[in-house]
Amino acid sequence: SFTYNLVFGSLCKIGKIKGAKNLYGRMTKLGVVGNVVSYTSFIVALCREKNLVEAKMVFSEMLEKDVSPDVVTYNTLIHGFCGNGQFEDALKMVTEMIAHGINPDIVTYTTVIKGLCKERKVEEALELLNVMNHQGLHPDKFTYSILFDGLCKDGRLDDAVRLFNDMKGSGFGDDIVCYNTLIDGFCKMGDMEGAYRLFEEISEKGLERGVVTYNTLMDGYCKIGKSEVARELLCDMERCGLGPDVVTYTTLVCGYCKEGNLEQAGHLLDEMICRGLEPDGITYRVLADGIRRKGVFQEAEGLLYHSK
RNA sequence: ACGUGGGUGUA
Repeated sequence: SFTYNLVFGSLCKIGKIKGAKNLYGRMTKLGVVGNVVSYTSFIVALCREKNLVEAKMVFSEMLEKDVSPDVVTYNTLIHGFCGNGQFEDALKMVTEMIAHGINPDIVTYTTVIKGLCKERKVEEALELLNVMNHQGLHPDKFTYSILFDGLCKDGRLDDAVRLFNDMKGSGFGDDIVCYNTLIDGFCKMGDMEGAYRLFEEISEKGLERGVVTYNTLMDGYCKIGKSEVARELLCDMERCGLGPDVVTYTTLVCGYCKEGNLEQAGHLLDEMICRGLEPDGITYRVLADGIRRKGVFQEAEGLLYHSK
């Protein structure tokens, strides 16, 4: 049984959902009962596939077998429902966990806050922040980054910055994801000065910029027609020992396409392939779109052929 | 022993 749980958990974790389902069936037949952890891992895997129906079934089965779900199990389902646009079901799970005497923790609150942001109910998300504070549960870097993102995407960059100052005051404020989120907020507003200020602040704080940091800033420059500046940032990131990824190149390709510079776009596509980076569907869509806009269909064949 | 939440590219 110990071994079953271990193997089962591993299968779920590495996304071998088919194998996990298989083993689950065999375990059921043999009467081997999983523990909370393996059940939860299974539910995580199902939620990742957006298979909330089966996730909920497995949840019911664990109840039938008297394996009590814990806060992690509930959080997993709540997250799954939120990510699948089933916010109401997520809330039902919250009610249910409370009814079973399991207290929502910081992850529960943060997950629901994210769900609310996704529903464009940022104001309610902020209210929930208040509620959790009242419960003595204090927001962490996850909670903050989610709220920054929600506020920025709702056009409330100023409020995000205010909240960032609160965060700094409470001793956090040194999280790279929070910086990236806010940099994106500034970029999306076209405020590259603000974005760059935060970009510099990262180093001042002794934090390390990541690939996402660069990608975000680069996209900001591309969006205002300064792809050349973005390209210089690519050199900069490499000097810092950061390897560009598909997103980096797609961002640049997109920038040049928007400027109508298909030559540079094509050159960057070559470059990324030469470096062993695989263009994905988005890369090709960006290119196809850029080419279509220019009306050079012959080039499409050339570029696509070349990239094979 | 093992399981849950955050950021970047395409209209």
